Amino acid sequence: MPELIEVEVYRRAAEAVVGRRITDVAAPDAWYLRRGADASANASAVTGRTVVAARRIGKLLLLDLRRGPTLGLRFGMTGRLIVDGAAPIEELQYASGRALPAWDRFALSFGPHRSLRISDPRRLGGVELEPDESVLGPDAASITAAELAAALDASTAPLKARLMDQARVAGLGNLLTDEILYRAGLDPARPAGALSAAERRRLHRNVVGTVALLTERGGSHTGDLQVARVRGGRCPKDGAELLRRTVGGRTTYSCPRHQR
DNA sequence: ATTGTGGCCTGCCCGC
DNA sequence: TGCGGGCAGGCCACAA
Repeated sequence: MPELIEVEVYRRAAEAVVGRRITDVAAPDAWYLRRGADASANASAVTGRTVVAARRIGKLLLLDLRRGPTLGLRFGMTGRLIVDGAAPIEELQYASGRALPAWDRFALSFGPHRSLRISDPRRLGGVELEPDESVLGPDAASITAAELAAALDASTAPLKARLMDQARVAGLGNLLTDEILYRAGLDPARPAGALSAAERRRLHRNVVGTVALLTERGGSHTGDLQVARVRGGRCPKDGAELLRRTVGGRTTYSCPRHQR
């Protein structure tokens, strides 16, 4: 699913539309527009503007418009970005590689055959005008050790829940978080504030390192733990049967032997 | 304020 | 072969 890594791929693809002028906006699924941005208000605020930047914070893709609002694009779990008819990511985990026209939720046109659109079968994504960027924590790809420590704070919430809380750390989803904790050798259910200084350092190395590694490998689903994330799966590191639990509201796989 | 829970969305896969 | 139930997780509303 789109986590920070996939959204960064989308962002790079979206850079192709920087400098282009929006000639038309299509929101065939009005429900997809969030926070009061109805279709007509959206169209009038956006049409005729030129895209001047494609930015990303966590899983949020931002398109800045000259003398206009910023568009915030979210992809949920099954949202794909398609630029000029080409999808930078063909297939997503938990979604098919198809892109039926009925799944088109939002599109910007820049003249004939030039467009940026979102295909999202499950409709878990959305488009927002002027999203509040201040509610997002530091991006996981570049978070500092001090920022991570502040995100964990003295919280009694499960470590995994804190890492996935976008207000604390932006960009981590279920698969990435499981992989990070697997590599760091930390139990997802540990109280976030109970880590030793050495464990916090290890976690920080693995947050930044895992994001970089899986980016290089090609996606959130390319982690070492991924193949074993099935019922009855065994730890690729030491062969122990993996624990399957709900932690932080999400299905969580972890190794009872080396994740402590 | 913090933490936990349930619901939304819908394609896909499994078992009958 | 068709059908129904369960499952996936990002995000949000709401409860305690």
